Amino acid sequence: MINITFPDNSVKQYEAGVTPLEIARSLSPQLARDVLAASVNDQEWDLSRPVNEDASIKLFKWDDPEGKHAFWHSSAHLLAEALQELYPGVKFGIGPAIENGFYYDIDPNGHSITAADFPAIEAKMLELARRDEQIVRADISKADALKMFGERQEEYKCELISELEDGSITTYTQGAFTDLCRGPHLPSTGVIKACKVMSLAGAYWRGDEKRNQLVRVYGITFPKKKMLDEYLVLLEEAKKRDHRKLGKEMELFAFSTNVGAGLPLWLPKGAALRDRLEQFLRKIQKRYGYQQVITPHIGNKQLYVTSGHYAKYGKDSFQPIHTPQEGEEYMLKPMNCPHHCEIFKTSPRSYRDLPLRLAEFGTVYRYEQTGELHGLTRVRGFTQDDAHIFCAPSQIKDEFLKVMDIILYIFNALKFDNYEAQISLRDPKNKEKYIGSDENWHLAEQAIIEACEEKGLNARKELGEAAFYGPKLDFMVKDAIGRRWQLGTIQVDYNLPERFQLEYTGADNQKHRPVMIHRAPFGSLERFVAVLLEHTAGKFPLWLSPEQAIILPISEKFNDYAYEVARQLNELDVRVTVDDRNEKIGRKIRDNELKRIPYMLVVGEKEAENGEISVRKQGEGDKGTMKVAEFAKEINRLVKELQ
RNA sequence: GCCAAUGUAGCUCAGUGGUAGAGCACUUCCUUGGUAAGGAAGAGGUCACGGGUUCAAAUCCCGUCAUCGGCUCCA
Repeated sequence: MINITFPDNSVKQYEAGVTPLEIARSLSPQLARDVLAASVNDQEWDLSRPVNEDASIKLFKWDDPEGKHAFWHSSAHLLAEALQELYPGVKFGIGPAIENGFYYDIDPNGHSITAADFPAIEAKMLELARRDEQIVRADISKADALKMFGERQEEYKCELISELEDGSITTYTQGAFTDLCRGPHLPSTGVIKACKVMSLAGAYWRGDEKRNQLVRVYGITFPKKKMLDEYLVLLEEAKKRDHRKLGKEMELFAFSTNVGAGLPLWLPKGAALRDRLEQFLRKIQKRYGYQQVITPHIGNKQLYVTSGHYAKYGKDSFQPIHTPQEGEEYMLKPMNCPHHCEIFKTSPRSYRDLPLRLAEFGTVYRYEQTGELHGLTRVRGFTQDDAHIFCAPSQIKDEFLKVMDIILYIFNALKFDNYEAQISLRDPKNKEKYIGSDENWHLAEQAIIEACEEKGLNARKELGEAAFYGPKLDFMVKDAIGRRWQLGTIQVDYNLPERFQLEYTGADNQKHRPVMIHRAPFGSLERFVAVLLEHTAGKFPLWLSPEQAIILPISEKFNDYAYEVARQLNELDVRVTVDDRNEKIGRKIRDNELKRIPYMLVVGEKEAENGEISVRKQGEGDKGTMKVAEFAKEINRLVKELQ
C-alpha cells in the first residue's frame, strides 16, 4: 500500500500501481468523468500512468490550465493521426497545446492542404475520437527511437530525438499513430467531442527562417459541442472590438496606399483623442520632474553611426536621404535617444543636474517588414511617449521605481488590469550579442529585479529577450483575440552614454559617466490607442470620448434651442454636437446609441420652455431632466474623477 | 522577407466568361414627431493595379500592390 496526499493535506491509502484516474474514481464518479490530467509530486502525470510510491497528487479538470493543456495536447495528436490517415506520407514536426487550442507543424510531403479541407479533417478527427482509442505511454531507448522514427523517414522527429538524453525518451500511441512526446495525455480520445480546424499558416522548422517551412495547422477542441459553439460566438464578438474596425467606424484614423503602408492618418476625432492622452501624460510627467523637449524628425546619418544603430539596423531601415551636398546623408529618426544625448551634451553637467529627465512625444520611422504591419499596433511611423533619464548609477533603482509609478498610475486610470510584466534579461549563453560590460549588465539586471520586488510586481523573467544595449521591463496587454502587445517599457542603457561620451562632474570634482534609462509608458500613441479601443470596445471613458454628448431636438422646430444649449455646454467645456437631421427622435437615439456617444440630450417643447435638457445615458436609457449648467457641472465632476 | 487567403459603391456583401447588383450610409422632397430604424425619389463603380488568354474578362492565367491569419523580426 502507498500513501497518497491530496492538496488539502488529507492522506488516503491505495494499492501500489494505482492510477490517478482510479484515485479520482474512488473519490467520486463525477470527478472520474471530469478529470483530465494530474500531477504527482508536482510532476505532470498521465491519468493512466501508475503511481508506485508515496506521493502527493493533484487532479486537474477542464477549468484548470493543466487540464486544458492535456486535453489540447492529446487533441494535437488526434489532429496528427487524422492528417496521417488523410495524407499518407506527411512528416511531423511538433504539435503542442497553446493558449487557445493547439497546432501541429507538418511537412505535407507533396500533398496540398487548404482551408477547403478543414471539414474533412474535422470529420476524420471526430471519427477517430469516437473510437475512443487508448493513449498509451511507452519508455523507449534513444537507439530504438531513432530506429523507429528513422524507418518512417520522420526526419524532424529524428532531429529532436538526437538532442534528447537517452533514458528520458517517451512515446505516446493511439491507434496507428505514435508520437515522440513527453506528455501528459488523456487516457483515451473519446472525451474529445467537438473539433474545429481554425487556420493554416507557414512556420519555419524550429523557428529558423533559414530552414524548411512547414505547414502549421491550428485547431481547437472541446469536451462538449456546446462549448465549441460558445467559443466561436466569443470569437465573433471579439472581432467586433477589433481596433481596425472601430477606428474606421468611429473615424479615428485611416490608411491610404497613396501615403504608404503602415503610415497612419489621424482623423480629427482621433487626433483630438491622442491630444488628450498626451495632455494627460504631460501633466503626470511634470509632477515627476520631466522637462519637455522637441527634436527634428531627421538626423545626420553619422549620429546613428555613433549610436551603433546604423550598423545594426541600417540596412533594414528607411534608407538615408541624400541632400544636394555630395556625400551628405540624413536618416528619418528611428528613435529619439541620440537626439536627446545631444541635448545632454549642450552644456556641462553636474551631479546636481541629475537625474535629468527629458521627455518628448517623438515621431519615429522604422521600416518594419511588410508581413508584420498590423493596424495601429505595428506601423512604420509612430509617436513614442518617449523620455530619457540621465542619472548616476546609484540612482537607477530609484528612477526605475518612479517610472513604474507612472506606468501603473496610467494603467490604473484606464482600467488596464490584465497586463503582464516581463523582465527581459540577457541570454547568458550568447553574451557576444550584447554591448557593454558584464559588470554593468549584472548591476542593471539586479536593479530591475529589485525594483519589481519592491513594487510587489509579479514579473516574468525571460532570458535572451533583452535589447542589445541593456535589460528592460516591459508591460504587455492582450488585444481582443488574445494577442499580446507590448505597451509600456523601461530600459536601462549603459551603451549610449559610452558611445556619445556623456559625462557629468561629480561631487568629487571628477568626470563620471551617466546611465540612461529609456522609458515610454504608452509605448507608442498608436499602439496604446489600438489597445485602448479593444479594451473599451470603443466606449471610451468620458474624459477621452471625442464627443461626450449629442443634443437631439424632437423636431426641427427646436433646432435653435438645441444650438443654444450646445453653445452653452461647449463654453462649459463639454464636448457636444447637435443631431439636427430631419428624423424622428427614436431614429436619432438609435443612431447615436450605436455611435457610442456617452450622453444624449433630448430637447423639445418642455425643455425649451424651462431651459432644461432631458438626459439619456448611452446603454442605460432615460435619466430625467436637468438644467443645462447642472449637467455641465456633473460632466466636469465625472471627468475630473475618472482622470 | 516567408507560407496561405482575400481585394466589387463610403460601409457590409451578392454576382464563375455575354448590359455591374442589394441593404445601410449619402442628396433632395414629403412628414414635424417625446426615448433604439417614418415614406418617396435620386446620385454614387477604370470590379485594387499592370499584363496575358478569348469574338467577349469583375469572372480564367501571370505579375505587382494592399489587406487579413500565422512564421521570422521588432532599436
